[in-house]
Amino acid sequence: MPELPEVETTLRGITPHLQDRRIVRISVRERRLRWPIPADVRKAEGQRIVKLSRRGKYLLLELEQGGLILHLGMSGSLRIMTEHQAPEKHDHVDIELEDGICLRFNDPRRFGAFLWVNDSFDAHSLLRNLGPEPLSEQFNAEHLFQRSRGRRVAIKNFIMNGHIVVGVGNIYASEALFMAGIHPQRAAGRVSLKRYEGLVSAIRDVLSRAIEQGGTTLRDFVNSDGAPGYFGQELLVYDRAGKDCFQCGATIKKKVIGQRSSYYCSACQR
DNA sequence: AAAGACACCTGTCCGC
DNA sequence: TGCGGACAGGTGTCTT
Repeated sequence: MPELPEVETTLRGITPHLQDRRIVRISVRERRLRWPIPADVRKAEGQRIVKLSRRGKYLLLELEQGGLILHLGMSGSLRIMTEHQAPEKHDHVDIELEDGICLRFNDPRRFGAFLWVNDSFDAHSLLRNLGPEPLSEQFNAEHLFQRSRGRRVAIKNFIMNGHIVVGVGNIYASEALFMAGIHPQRAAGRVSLKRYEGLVSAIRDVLSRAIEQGGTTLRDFVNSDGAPGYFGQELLVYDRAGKDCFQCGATIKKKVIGQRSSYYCSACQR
């Protein structure tokens, strides 16, 4: 479910409530997430949250000593509760803070993660080898061009690979490739530098606009206030199979590429 | 090293 | 109404 814009929306929503607050208690009701929640997470109890940030789709809570890594997987969400409410189905973890505030982690499919780190986040095996942030300077056409030389993987899989660039998931990959006029199955190594420039702009553009709209709610994404995102209204190809291309009027196609549904216009994308 | 398949899990929707 | 199957926004791990 959540791609970079949804994770960023969540981060912005929770930060004002968590920044500089002290964690009173961590209650784990279901530890079976993607990896079992380690007992270590209780080291967070009594500690102040010094800084909140995001790396790709990982949320990072830096504490006075150590920190927490959260990932929302396909179906996770975080809610801020300002008064006590009984936990509902799939409410797996509560981070209880001072002043009766609580951050509640809900994840029906349990592909998410809730992990403890002793040392720096950068050294963690999940984060160490990640590609650049798509909204940073380090993400540019030269980077994609260089990393793609000699590679025959489909360009869509290439830009969804977190070791190449983080944060681009299934929705925004289809959208950006349409905007850049590149067919999702084209070999990454056969995209010119010039076209990578267009793709970089498209990825930056679609992600920024989605963040402005609070992300995309297709089925069940909600932000930390429980509200949906509104970028779905601006999707050009995703989930539009059989409908007319907004650009040329041809029929939008759907095809499975790398085990994920991909949407594109075969007239506009080459 | 690269590419592809598979795994994890629950909920929803569609056709019969 | 029930049931089986396909599918869903992610990504680490294993096999070729």
